[in-house]
Amino acid sequence: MIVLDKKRDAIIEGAIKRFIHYGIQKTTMNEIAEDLSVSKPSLYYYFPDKSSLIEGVIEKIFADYFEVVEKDLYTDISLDERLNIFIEVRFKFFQKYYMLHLSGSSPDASLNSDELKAKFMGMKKKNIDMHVDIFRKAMEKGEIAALDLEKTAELYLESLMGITSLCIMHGNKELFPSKKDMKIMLDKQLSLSRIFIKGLK
Amino acid sequence: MIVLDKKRDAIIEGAIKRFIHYGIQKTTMNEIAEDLSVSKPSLYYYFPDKSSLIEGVIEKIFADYFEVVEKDLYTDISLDERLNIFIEVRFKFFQKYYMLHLSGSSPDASLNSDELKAKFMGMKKKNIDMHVDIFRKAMEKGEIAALDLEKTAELYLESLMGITSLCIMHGNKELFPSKKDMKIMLDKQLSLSRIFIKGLK
DNA sequence: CTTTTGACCATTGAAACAAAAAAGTCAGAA
DNA sequence: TTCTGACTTTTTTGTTTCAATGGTCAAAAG
Repeated sequence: MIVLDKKRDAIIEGAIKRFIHYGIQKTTMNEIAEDLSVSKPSLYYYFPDKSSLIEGVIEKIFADYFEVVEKDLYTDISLDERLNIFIEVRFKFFQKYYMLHLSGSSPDASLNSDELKAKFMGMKKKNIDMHVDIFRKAMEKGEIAALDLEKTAELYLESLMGITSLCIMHGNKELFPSKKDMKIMLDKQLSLSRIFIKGLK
Repeated sequence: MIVLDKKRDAIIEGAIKRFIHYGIQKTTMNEIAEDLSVSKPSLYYYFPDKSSLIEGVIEKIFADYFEVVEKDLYTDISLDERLNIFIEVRFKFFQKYYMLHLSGSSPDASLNSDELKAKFMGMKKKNIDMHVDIFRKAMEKGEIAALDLEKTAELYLESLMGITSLCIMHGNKELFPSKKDMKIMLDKQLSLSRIFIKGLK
């Protein structure tokens, strides 16, 4: 069973490599198989279909994300600092996995099945919940005023995501946003976050 | 000359009626002509091409928008109140002209020519400038702290626009966002605006 | 019994082309 | 100066074709 999981993980990592470079739609199961020097049916032995593989990929990426952010979750820093760190972590993931289009509210067009959408929404929910906890602790510490935690956390994340969304749309000339646009986006998110948090005091 | 302008305006209004219902792309010059009981070459007598007509339409709509918001511009109300009014005015325009997709950072796909994009960006710039003025006055009154007006006004509008953008993407099931989603979007914008302005104090 | 494969099928998606519709033009009438 | 019917050119749309891709299966390998 452990070996089986290892192979599963190897396939997922191989898929991620392709996805990062060519995107989900432009990556074929054959290519993933060839990269790993196995036959296509082998892939289908571990994953019933392409959707399941994509699901595994999403799980992996979000697991990595949560691992990174939860590491800093219990350090004693100010709310502002903590959220700045989170914004920068998300920014790194955004850049790395840009071709998977996991950032917008609506995920990649490849995420067509209901299961995938549900998985994706589940991950987003977990992220909101984490921010609710962060805001709760900040509230208990008196860093921010009493408020509707759920609603506020959602609005906070959505406002940041909105900036990302506009950034992507704006630079619709190229396939990939320029480093410059990326930097501008990050700065805007940091500025907005600072103002937003100040507005909660 | 006045008669000529009158006909021009009539054509623009006829075009707007079609655009509101079917969108820019699905409206043909023939249909606009037929609605007005004139021939197509008559349209081309007043507008060299379809882009010019669209340009006229955009000018008209934004002229209406600025007329409405500038009316309240010199009343003596709080920054919060003023911005809430503006959000609701923009919301009404967003609903009314939804099919023209004039809301996002990137306008409708129909706005393909460089002139149209320039015109559209010019309108957006004027809106930012107006908000810069509003923020300046608020700053002079001591309603908000000293800050980079241009940058702040842009960030403010962009964060609101981001909410709109996500709202549109989210409800990609239907052609038109539901009244419910619209209401949620409006509420989010009002909440975000309140927090944002408080964060500027 | 678990894992892997070559050969196969069914569907999707892109390329090429034809048909339709739209944008845009022009000589000439009102 | 303003407008039109008839026309040309360009774009969009529909269709056919065919290769590429997702997915299956019986049988082999370990």
